[in-house]
Amino acid sequence: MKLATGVEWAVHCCVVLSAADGPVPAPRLAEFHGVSRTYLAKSLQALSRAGLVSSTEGREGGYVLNRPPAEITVLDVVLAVEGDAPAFRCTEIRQNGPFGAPPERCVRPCGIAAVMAQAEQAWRDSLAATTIADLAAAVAEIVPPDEARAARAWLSQ
Amino acid sequence: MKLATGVEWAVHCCVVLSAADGPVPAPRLAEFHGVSRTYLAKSLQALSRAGLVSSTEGREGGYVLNRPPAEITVLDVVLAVEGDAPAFRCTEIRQNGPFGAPPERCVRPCGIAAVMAQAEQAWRDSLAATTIADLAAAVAEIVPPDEARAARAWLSQ
DNA sequence: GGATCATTACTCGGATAGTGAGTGTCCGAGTTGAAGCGG
DNA sequence: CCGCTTCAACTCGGACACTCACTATCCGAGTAATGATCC
Repeated sequence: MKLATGVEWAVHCCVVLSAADGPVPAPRLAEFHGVSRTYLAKSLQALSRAGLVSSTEGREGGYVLNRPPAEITVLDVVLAVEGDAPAFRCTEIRQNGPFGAPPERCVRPCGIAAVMAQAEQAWRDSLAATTIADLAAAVAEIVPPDEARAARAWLSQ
Repeated sequence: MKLATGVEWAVHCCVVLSAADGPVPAPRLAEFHGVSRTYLAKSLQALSRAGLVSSTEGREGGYVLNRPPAEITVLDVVLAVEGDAPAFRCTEIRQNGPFGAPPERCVRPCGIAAVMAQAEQAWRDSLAATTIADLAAAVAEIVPPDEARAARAWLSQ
């Protein structure tokens, strides 16, 4: 079980976008974070496909958050990049082998699958409890105001 | 983010072992579940390495649970097979780029990493709330007693 | 008959190939802004 | 001086190689029960 690297980048980008004034192109976001330009574009495309950000083409184009930061949860970003497929997929091995359970006894989901699904739900609930606005506020408490202004200006240069 | 297939097999094996009378060899567990013999052995080795099961070699050998089923949580099995590495590893990209935060400002963990860690803790807590004994009890409610006896006998044949 | 010993078959364990998702990269289609030109 | 046209540069989006972990497999080392042998 491992989380994709692109998820971390995407969340950081959303936080930065929530503080930016206008559209920010992907190459600038990549340089801001010191990561690969081309691969970050892939994660941003996923965000765009999920409707979290909207993209404008041409000169002065870039990405903008589609909703207020307080209405975008971390879970939204994770699912957009990772996909919403459950981490655990029951293969119904209880129906295999010499003592396999007959299908009519398998109307209720496998107990193991139920436990896994419940745990994943807890994980999602926890991620959904934090929004991009919360993360941005935490960053704002640490970064000095003048530096934040300089960063905003650099993003809009 | 995807959970390994071997995890599902390992949990099923633990439930079966909790109901077995004596040691059960890996090939029999594989046939019981209708899965690959050789690959299941790999997951069982992981369980053995983690100390959840103990193995006896030679004829009439096999695997036995090392602790009472009520003292083995699903989380124990998952961590034994998957490893206890956290799903999210912060790469500290906040220190990169033209506006990278200086190290002295990074004594506290990144807010994003904190959210991810908290979510993973919720996931682990949920998995730790269920034991192998709970799963076995749920199975016992569905399977008829005579069939359970037959399965136990087949495991000890 | 009982104990000892060699045999044998069975077990686990780690070392060895194959595959799919994630990682990283590239170039083309489309759009916007600005500059140049004409009226 | 104003509007139109052309241009150019910049943007995103999808299509193309590469790497690593998971999947699947094999064979060797070690052990315990079994059977034969000897006292």
